[in-house]
Amino acid sequence: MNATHQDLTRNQTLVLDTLAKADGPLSAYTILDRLRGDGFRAPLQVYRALEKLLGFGLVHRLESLNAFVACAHPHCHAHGLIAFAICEDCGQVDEFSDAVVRERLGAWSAENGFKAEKPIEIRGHCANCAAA
Amino acid sequence: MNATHQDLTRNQTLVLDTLAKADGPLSAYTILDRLRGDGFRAPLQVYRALEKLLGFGLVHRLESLNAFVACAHPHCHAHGLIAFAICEDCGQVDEFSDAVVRERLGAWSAENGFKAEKPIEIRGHCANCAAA
DNA sequence: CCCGACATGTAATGATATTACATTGCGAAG
DNA sequence: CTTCGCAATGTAATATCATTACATGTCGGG
Ligand SMILES: [Zn+2]
Ligand SMILES: [Zn+2]
Ligand SMILES: [Zn+2]
Ligand SMILES: [Zn+2]
Repeated sequence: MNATHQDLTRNQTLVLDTLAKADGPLSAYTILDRLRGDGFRAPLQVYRALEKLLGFGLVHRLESLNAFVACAHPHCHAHGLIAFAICEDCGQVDEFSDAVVRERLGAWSAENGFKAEKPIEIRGHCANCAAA
Repeated sequence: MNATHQDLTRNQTLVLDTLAKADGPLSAYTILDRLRGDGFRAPLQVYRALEKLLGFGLVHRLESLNAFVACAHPHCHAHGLIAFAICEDCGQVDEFSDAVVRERLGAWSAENGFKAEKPIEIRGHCANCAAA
């Protein structure tokens, strides 16, 4: 489960590179379209690669967008609770990990017996778009 | 925009009642199926009613599930930041509003110029399912 | 009565994700 | 070397979620 980049298969590498080069989240079908030139023909090729990359922690899924992003901080938050601030205007995504949010959610969890396990997605407007 | 229950149209009432009677989130198509006996025939009838109910604050959309729930606390959190703890095992959803999480997210927002605007969805496991 | 606003009805299509099954590539066992 | 077994890959079909486009109904104000 601790795959380094060079353990990746061809399809996984292509998908990861596509996400890394993108300036924001991409849907699976957008990735597919960008990889047609590399022989991709069906959604499953993308979804299978994503499945592995998610397992490796190299990619995150943004469930509220039905889209995917390359991890902004690989190697550093493998086991922590992370969060994404998603701008609903421009689509910018900011991946972060805030200690106090984490701790407080931990406290709420303890009170309620709930165990948070996936990244949290916060939707709103970024500084630029809020100004406009 | 401050509709009371009796302002609702027939379709809106049917959809809201369906969600209120359900023991968890429902997809739009599940709602549609439950309302076939009441004359519903197309997804749009459901989506249009949901659109209004979301505007009235009587229903929330769980983006990570592509599903909808009746608001657990109508009248009380109209302007606050709310959150849902979603169990990935049993599908139970707990709607809450935690002051410290809210405040801390506000602080993070101020530092980063980001303005949170939609409910936060926290995915993990509830007490029951975590035990098993 | 006529009009405009809004709710509704219906069909078609788009977007996202999964299931099912066939094929290929490659290292380990024999 | 050959065969086996496994993981990755290829392809098609289908399931699930959501929107667009256009037609019709309903009701109150002028
Ligand atoms: Zn990350
Ligand atoms: Zn923005
Ligand atoms: Zn609510
Ligand atoms: Zn549970």
